[in-house]
Amino acid sequence: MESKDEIVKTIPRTFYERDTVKVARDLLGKKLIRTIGKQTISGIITETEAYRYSDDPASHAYRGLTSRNRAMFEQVGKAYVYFTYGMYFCFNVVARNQNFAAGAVLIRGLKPEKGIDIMKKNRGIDKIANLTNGPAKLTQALRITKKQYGVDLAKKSELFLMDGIDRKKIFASKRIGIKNGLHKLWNFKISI
DNA sequence: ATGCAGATTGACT
DNA sequence: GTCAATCTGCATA
Repeated sequence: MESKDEIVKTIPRTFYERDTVKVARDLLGKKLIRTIGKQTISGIITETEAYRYSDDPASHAYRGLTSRNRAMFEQVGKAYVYFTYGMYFCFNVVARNQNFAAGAVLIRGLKPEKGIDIMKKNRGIDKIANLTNGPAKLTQALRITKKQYGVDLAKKSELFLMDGIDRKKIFASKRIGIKNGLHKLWNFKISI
């Protein structure tokens, strides 16, 4: 029997084969793990946003398949990373049920757990509260770039997800930084 | 302390 | 042409 710390249980593929909105809610409290060589960086997911398909004008997949959003149409449980604002990356988890051809959950916030010193270095700042409290901040802290496009998060690798903590209250609100589809309350948060 | 303008780049319509 | 997140610096009260 391995020691308890060595047992890493990832989240099964079936978890991601459900309505994108449901997966977004259920991703709250899960752990995101990033391994770079011997180093491990991890955090608890505290904020997510669901982006669906042709019913969702704010989604990258709204107008169909392109080379950028390709991952949203491919296997669930993989990473969709895109470049934004000329200097940042955003990290999404592909998730959808049979009714949709595409869908992904944007991870907007984490609570830092392991590797906080590495995150500080990656971000060039010292204040823990500002390390991963934004979609482009967390990709910087975990060094997620286009290189991680399509990485399988359901398998233990350089980047994956596993079960985390019990969630208390979940707050639903409008999604941030978009112009269309604002009536949908598909932004989910927890406070830890 | 709070808040707002400016800068930055690539994908898509 | 439009649209995305974050940091910085400068103004305000």
